[in-house]
Amino acid sequence: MPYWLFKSEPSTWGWDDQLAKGDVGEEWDGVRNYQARNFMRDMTVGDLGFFYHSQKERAVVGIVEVITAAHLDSTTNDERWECVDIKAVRPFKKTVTLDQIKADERLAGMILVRNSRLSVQPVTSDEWQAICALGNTKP
DNA sequence: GCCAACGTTGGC
DNA sequence: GCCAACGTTGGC
Repeated sequence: MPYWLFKSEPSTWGWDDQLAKGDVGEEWDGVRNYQARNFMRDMTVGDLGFFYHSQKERAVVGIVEVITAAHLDSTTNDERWECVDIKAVRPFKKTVTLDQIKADERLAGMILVRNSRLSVQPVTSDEWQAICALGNTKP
């Protein structure tokens, strides 16, 4: 099963906002980048992803689940832009910081490290396991 | 707050 | 189709 990572600036949309939506979830709208959109098109309902806080916090804070296939982004009429809906699954017992990720040689190849600007990205199974372990959280 | 990296736009 | 200019993101 593929794994993903969703990045957000918490003052715009954070884990607490996502959690408050419960199982209804929320669409991951506002993405205006083809690479990120293409990854969302590749997603399947039931896929899991990390929820990452960018900017000041810089840490993986929780696990989310994809609950819809890609569909038109409701915040635009431009049919190029699609997004999926996600819901919060569980928080990390300990958040895993970018510093920790950078310091771990198993995670050196992550897109998060290599291309800090991509807001939706795939995560390998090995990376998934390693980060969950660092966060003391069930994969 | 700054700036590097990156993606997009638009003129040619 | 190239590339300069511009805007945005996100780490530092």
